[in-house]
Amino acid sequence: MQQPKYGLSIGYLARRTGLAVSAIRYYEQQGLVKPERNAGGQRRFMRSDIRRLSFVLIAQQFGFSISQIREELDRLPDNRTPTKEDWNRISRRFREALDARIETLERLRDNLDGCIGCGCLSLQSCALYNPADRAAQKGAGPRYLLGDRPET
Amino acid sequence: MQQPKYGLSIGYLARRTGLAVSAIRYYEQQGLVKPERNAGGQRRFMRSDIRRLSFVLIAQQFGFSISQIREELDRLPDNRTPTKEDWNRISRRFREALDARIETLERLRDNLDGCIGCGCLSLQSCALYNPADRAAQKGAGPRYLLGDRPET
DNA sequence: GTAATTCCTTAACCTGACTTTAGGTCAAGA
DNA sequence: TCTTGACCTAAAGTCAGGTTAAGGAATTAC
Repeated sequence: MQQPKYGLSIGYLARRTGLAVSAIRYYEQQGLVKPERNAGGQRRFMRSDIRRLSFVLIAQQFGFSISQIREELDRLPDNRTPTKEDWNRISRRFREALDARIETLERLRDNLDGCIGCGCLSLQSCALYNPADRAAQKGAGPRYLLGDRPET
Repeated sequence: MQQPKYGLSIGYLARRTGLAVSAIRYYEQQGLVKPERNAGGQRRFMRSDIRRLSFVLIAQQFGFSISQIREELDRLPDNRTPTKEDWNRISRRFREALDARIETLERLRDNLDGCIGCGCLSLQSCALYNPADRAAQKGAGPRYLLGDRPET
């Protein structure tokens, strides 16, 4: 019923990871996985790609973008199946990024109570407006705050 | 140099909040502010709209979507300028949501170390795959995990 | 009173992260 | 062998959250 002789089919990976087939193809386009092709042109994945894709899912829950995830995955060895230690290295890097994100949110939260009710919301000097805090932004929010130009 | 006799112009609000004029118009479309119009058809805002818009900016930093923000703002009284207590009520609700979000991230983080290196990444039973944890998702990530259908 | 700003609307465009569609090919089972 | 399900590509569509453009009207500054 499944599993070709060599490598895993895209459908099998989809079932194993819970991803849509179309999503996996998209991730390949984005360089997150690099399956080979069989004689007929169909994708053939390695077992370790299940973990790669799982990692993608988890990293997304943490709020990382595809390109950030690609950067991390690019640190894995191309020539051999990643070892536990390879994954642990990535895990540590992620953990740091995550800790930073949590800290930012906590800092914002701690400013919230005093700030929303007070008049400072209208001031650029309010702690909640501090550019440092804006680092938390991931793409949402008005773009020109992030370095572009306002309307003429 | 500015400030019409009655109400505030959109440009003034833009300068006060740091938002682009186009963003403020977009927020009006989305129901986040409801300016009146003068005889010539130009928007006239109230002072309290500065705070409304500031709130939008902060809430976005916290990762809330426009429609979530609209829900909160809709709790403010329409008929009178919101009081400090009105804002504090919203602030408290936000703080709760924020605490929940931080907790989720922490829980995910605490699972990360043991999980990335182990084999469980390939299993639906892994703690990091738990549907409860998926609540953290805001729109990114494969859609059908959130209730739609996979490819035929 | 006129030029320079500012503002108006509508519509199109943009990015990220995918999904859907259309039209065909491959492969595994009866 | 034949049929059905799984797979292929390329292009277009979707949604959020805006920005940009085009063409015109209202204000403000001098």
